[in-house]
Amino acid sequence: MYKILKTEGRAKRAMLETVHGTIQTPVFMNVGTAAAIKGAVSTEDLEGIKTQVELSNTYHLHVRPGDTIIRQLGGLHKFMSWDKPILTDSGGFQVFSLAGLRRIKEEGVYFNSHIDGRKIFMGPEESMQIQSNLASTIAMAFDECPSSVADRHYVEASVARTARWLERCKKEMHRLCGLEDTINKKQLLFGINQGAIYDDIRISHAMRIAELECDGYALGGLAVGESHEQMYHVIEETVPYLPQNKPTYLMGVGTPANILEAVERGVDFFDCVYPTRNGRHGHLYTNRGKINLFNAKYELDNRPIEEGCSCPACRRYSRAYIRHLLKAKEMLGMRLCVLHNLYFYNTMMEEIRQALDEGGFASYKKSKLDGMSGHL
RNA sequence: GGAUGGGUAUGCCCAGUGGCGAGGGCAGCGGACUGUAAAUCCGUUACAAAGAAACACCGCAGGUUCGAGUCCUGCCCCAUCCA
Repeated sequence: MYKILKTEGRAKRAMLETVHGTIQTPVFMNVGTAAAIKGAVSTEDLEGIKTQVELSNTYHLHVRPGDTIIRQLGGLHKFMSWDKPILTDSGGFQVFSLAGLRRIKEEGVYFNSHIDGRKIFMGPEESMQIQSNLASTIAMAFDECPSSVADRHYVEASVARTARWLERCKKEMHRLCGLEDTINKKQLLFGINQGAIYDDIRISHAMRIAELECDGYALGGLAVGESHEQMYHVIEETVPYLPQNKPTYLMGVGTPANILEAVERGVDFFDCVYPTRNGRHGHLYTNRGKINLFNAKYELDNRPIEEGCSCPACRRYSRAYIRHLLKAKEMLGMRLCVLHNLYFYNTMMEEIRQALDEGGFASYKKSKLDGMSGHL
C-alpha cells in the first residue's frame, strides 16, 4: 500500500508498505544485479549504509545460478540473507544492453546467453515466472527498452508491443500469486512506460498502461543517450499521465543532479549503477563534486574522501590510503569506494525526504546542486 | 683472462624472416561509464605535425647492401658459468 505523506509541487514524500517492510520514498535502490552489490559488499554492509531496497536482475539470475535453484533455496531473500525489500528488474533492459545477442518477436525475446551462448527465450510469462521463483518484493514488467535514437515508427510498434506484454505480465502474475506453492503471493508488479523521446508516444502509452492497475509505474528507456534536457522534458510531460496514487520509478537514473530534478518532477523510486560502478573505478561522490581517487593529486592527501562523512570508508581511512589500495588492485579499495558512494546516495535520499517533510525541498535542492557546482 | 646469453624509443619487461618512419605488455598520467556482458573500456607516454615538407644514436664505431634493428668486424656494458 502506497501512501503519500506530503507534497511540494509535484515532488512527493511517500511510503510503500510491502511484505518485506515499508519503503520510505523518495528512495534510491542499490543495484546488485547478480544478487550481490559488486565490489565485495555484503548484505551485512547494506545495513550500515542505509540501504532500503536491493535490486537484482531476472535475466542474470535466470542464467546463473538459475531461478529454480533460488526457488528451491527458499527465494532470493533467504538466498542472499536480506529480509528487506528487493526489486527485480525484468530482463527488459537486457533486451537493450545485450542488443547483439537477441532477437525480438511478439511472443518474447530470444537471447544467446552472454555466459555460454546457449539459447534462452524470455517473454512476459517467463519473466514473471522467474521473478515469482525469485520471490522478490517488487517485480518489473517485461518490456522492450528501445534505443534513444530509434525512429518514430519503430518506437510506436515497440511501445504497442510493450503494452501487450504488460497485459500478459499482469495476467501471469495474477495466476502465479494464486498458486499454493508460490513463495511471495503478494508480489507487486510495476508497469513500464516507454516511448523514447517522443512525448505523444510516451503519454498515450502511459494512459494505456495506467488502465491496467499496476502497483506502481516506471519510466524506462531514459538516460540511454538522450540529453539531460530531453530526459527532464520527457519526465515532466509523462509523469502526470502515470497514476500519481501509485509509486513512480525512474529506471536506471542517475546522477545526484538527475535524481534531484526527477524528484521535483514527481519521481519517487530510483536506481543506477553509477555509485557502484564509479566506486569500483575510483570515482567518488562528494558534496563538492566528484573526485577521481586515481589522480596523482591525492597521493599525499590525508583527508577522508569527504570531511564529516560517517560512511565506513570516511570514518577511518584517508584518500591517500584508498588511492593506494585502488592502484594496488586491493579489493578493499573498491569496496570502500562503493560503500562511500552508496552511503552518499542513500544519505542524499534521506536528506531529500527530510527536506520534503519540512517543506524545504526546493531550497535543499538548490543548495545541494550549488555545492556540487554542477559537476555531477 | 675464457665460454655462453643479452643490450629495442620515455621507467621496467619483451616481439621483431634485409623493406622499420620498429610492435606488444606492465608501470605512469588522464578520461569515459545512467533498469551492470564493466575490479571494465578508451586515450597518452621521442621530436615534429596533417605535409608525398622534415625527421630519430634499435649499446658504440665501422663494413656489406639499392636498402641494416636484422648480416659481417671491432669495441663497450650487463648476466651466468669457468679459471
